Parts: sequence; structure tokens; C-alpha cells
Amino acid sequence: MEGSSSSFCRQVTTDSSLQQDWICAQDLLKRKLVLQDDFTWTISSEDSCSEKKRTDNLRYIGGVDVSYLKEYPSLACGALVVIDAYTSEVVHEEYKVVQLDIPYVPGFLAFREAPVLLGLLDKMKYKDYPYYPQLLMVDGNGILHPRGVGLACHLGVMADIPSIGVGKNLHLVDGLTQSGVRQLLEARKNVDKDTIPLIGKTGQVWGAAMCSTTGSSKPIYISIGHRISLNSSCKIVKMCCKFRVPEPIRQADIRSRSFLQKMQRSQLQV
DNA sequence: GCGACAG
DNA sequence: ATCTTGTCGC
Repeated sequence: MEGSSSSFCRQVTTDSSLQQDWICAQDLLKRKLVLQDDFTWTISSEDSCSEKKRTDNLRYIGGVDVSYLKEYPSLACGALVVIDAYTSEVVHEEYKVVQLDIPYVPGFLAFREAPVLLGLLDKMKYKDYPYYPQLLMVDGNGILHPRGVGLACHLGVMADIPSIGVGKNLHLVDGLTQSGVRQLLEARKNVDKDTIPLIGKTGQVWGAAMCSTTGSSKPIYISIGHRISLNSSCKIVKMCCKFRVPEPIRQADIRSRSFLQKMQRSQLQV
């Protein structure tokens, strides 16, 4: 039948009028973005900070991620962890298991993952827990996005918190390619640079690619989320990288996955 | 027209 | 994103 292919496409790509709504929402969010440093704390530059200035330093960094199970693709676990930048230890963790009916569509990740994550931030604030994060690190991009408003921007604006986007894979935008970026990084290694700006064919700076650990060839992709500059973003991410993925996101990733799997096992035994 | 596409 | 074991190396 002639209608079969179009209805199949509609299933896969999501209703187009819904996507128009999403684009509209993203355009509104984009107007509220602040692309420069807008916070009161300072970034601890190793030991060069005096004892009394320490209290003004960035200390509590939030990391968020969402995990899934293959068996139940619509089941998800959102996680928010807070890391003490001085010790790298987790000082707070929040989880929420939800059913997600919104599919993952490239360019619209926020509409799938933001609600549960915003709920976790709200809960921390509402319950007046200590360690409410001063900054949010997000597993997903900031302005490195087809319309310049990725998940990290979305969360930053909605929760009014400085945020940084960290992608493990490059979102292909404005002519950027993985291979092109890697070539540039390879060339810069000879001059002791592990971070390069991501400049598209239009000249736009979308973020930065960083080889975050010594000797790693696979970069991570950093972009502004909200209320922070790219420079500060890179400094902070670098500061958090014990491994390739910065600790706040890495812990959110590990713990959300294990939370979901523990839950699955206990359900099976009942 | 075809392929590519964060998590 | 998800599944999965061992295994190579510091």
C-alpha cells in the first residue's frame, strides 16, 4: 500500500508537528542562554588559593545521566550525583526510575531526558539538602547542537544553574567530523595542546575537543551549557578527569546503571 | 535522492 | 543508550 512507508517514517521520526513544537521551545530557550561566566565562586587553581579564599571556590559539582535497560527500552533511571571537587568523593546521590514514552530523536534529547533530571534537582532544592550543586555537568551537549540548544543548555536554563555539556561522541554539526577533529588534535599534540576549539565551516565556535587523559586518543566534546564560558568549562572538566569521562558524569553513569540493574534483579526474584 | 544524526 | 568476558598492560 502507498501509505505504509510514510506511516513507518512517522513512527520512526516522531510526528512532525510535535517536532515543530520542540523546535519552537528550543528557540525560546536559546534566547535565555548566557554564554559567559555568571557565577560567584572561583575556580580552584590547584594550591595557589589561600585558605580563606577556599570558601569561595567551586566545590560541589553535580553530574547527571540517564540509563536504560535493553529488556525494557522505555524504562529509564535518572541520576544526579554531587561530587566534592576537593576529594572527588560523591557527597550526595538521587535516583528516579521512570517510564519514558518520548523517543530519542537526534537533536531533541532534552525532551526525553530533561524532565526526570529536573525533577531530581527540584527534589534536592525542595528538601533543602546540603550540597546542592554549584554547577552541573551533563552527559550530552550544550550549544554543540543543530540549533545551539542541547540538553545541557536545556537543563541550565530550566534550573537556572551554570552547566557544561560533555559528549562522548561528536554531534555532526556545521561540517564538523570526527576524523577532522582527530587530525587537528594529533597535530596539536606536538605543541602540548590536548584541547582544540571546534570551529565549523561557518566559522562558529561550537565547543572544544579534549583528550582528557594522558595518552588517550579518543576525545570528549565540551560545550557551553549555560552561564559559563568555554574557557572555564574546559578548565573545570579537565580538573575532574581522573579518567576520560569527568568524574561527576562518570559516577552518574555508573550508579544510574547499577541502580536500574539492582532493581531489575529484585523484581525478577519476586 | 541518499546518508548522517548527542543519548 | 543497551549486552558482555576475558584479557592485555601499567
